Amino acid sequence: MRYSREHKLETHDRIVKKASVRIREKGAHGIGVADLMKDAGLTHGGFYAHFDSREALVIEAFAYAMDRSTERWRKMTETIPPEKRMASIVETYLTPLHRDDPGHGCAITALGAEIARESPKTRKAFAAKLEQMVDMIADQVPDVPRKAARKQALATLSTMVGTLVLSRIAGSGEFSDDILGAGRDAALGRAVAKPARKSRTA
Amino acid sequence: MRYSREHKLETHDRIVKKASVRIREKGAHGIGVADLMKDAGLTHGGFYAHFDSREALVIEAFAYAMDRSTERWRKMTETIPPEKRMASIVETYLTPLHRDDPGHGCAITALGAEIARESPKTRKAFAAKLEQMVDMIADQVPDVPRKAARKQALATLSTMVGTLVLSRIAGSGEFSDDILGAGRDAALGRAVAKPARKSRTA
DNA sequence: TGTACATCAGTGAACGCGCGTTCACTGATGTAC
DNA sequence: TGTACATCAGTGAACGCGCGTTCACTGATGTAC
Repeated sequence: MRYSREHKLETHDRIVKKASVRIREKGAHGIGVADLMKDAGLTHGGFYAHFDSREALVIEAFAYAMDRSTERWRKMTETIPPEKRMASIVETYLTPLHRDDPGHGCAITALGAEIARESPKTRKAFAAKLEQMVDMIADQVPDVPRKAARKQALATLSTMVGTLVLSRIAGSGEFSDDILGAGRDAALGRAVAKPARKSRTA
Repeated sequence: MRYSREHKLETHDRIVKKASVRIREKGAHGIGVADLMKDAGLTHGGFYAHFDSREALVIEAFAYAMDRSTERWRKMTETIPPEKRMASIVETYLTPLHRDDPGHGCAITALGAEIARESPKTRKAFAAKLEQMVDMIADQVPDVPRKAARKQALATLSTMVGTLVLSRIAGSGEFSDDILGAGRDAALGRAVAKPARKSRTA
């Protein structure tokens, strides 16, 4: 059919975007090439005009999802005073909304354990995006040396990811909400540095 | 061949044990029935004498792995003074050894994201085991009301799980070790309640 | 105690199915003249 | 500007393969007598 110059790029982009949602919903191996193409309004035969292999699409979809998360957070924090930025990240992350919609949420949480089992190429591509995300979060930690900011970013992200993973295992009932609450308080406690130290019950 | 009475139970058990390791290594869908049976020294045809379906084995293998972890921790903490128990759990969990050997490690970290996508039956079975594990950890939190202990258990487990997931994505280099270190300090900080509050750099 | 039969854990071939990938083909549009 | 040809994104059938599951069969041992 010979389309205009940008047409192929647009199609490629559409496949990646749709795939990044579906893969987060279904897992890296949870959806086939045919269905991914159908999602983009195409048939499976055309797939290899856009990607060398299924794995190549998975890598692009991973990267796209991570870039979107990182960029969205970066933009969001710009409108917020520095000392409240970490808290705002935690609060937008640890919500029932995010828990119940993996397809549009954090790729780490949606695919975490699987990525460690992918090919070295895929894992490394993902690790690089993870490092970018950690750097972005470290940028939001005010008034501390870079190294400490990074450490706090890592700790906070770890708590956020773990909390969301556990809450998804627990479903969406009371137990799940408890997990979300405990994780939010723990991550915020670290993020906002409350002076209170009276009770160990809290 | 008609074996003695206990023979079938022993075989069943052997399949579950081996499968629980392989599934943690390869993912819930990362290894086939034939290979799982071969691991137990059998051929695939006999599988359905032991399990209704592949999924039934996966559920049993999940449960087995979770029970083992919970039980191992419970026993370990018995030999340790109450105020050091949480710290000992964190320290045995967040090690390069655990990171590099998913097959014998925590099932939550190895399979976390996937479980949320399994059938309701599988997810609920896993959620029940998660709740047991949280209860066991809450038992190790000294000197606080049950509700607060549970909350601290949830927060600590979340941080441990998230940290290990991130460190596995990062591989086993410096970045990965940094993640492990940051998570350990964060989880321990909560677990041992240091009085220090001078510097915000630490 | 000895014998004949029944049982059923385990075998290995076969099944149907879905998947990633390949391939011959199409036809609208870009390009060369 | 108009025409002939080349291009190549997309189609849909087909491929080989591995998987979960089924099934007829085996044969050592438990059980009934």
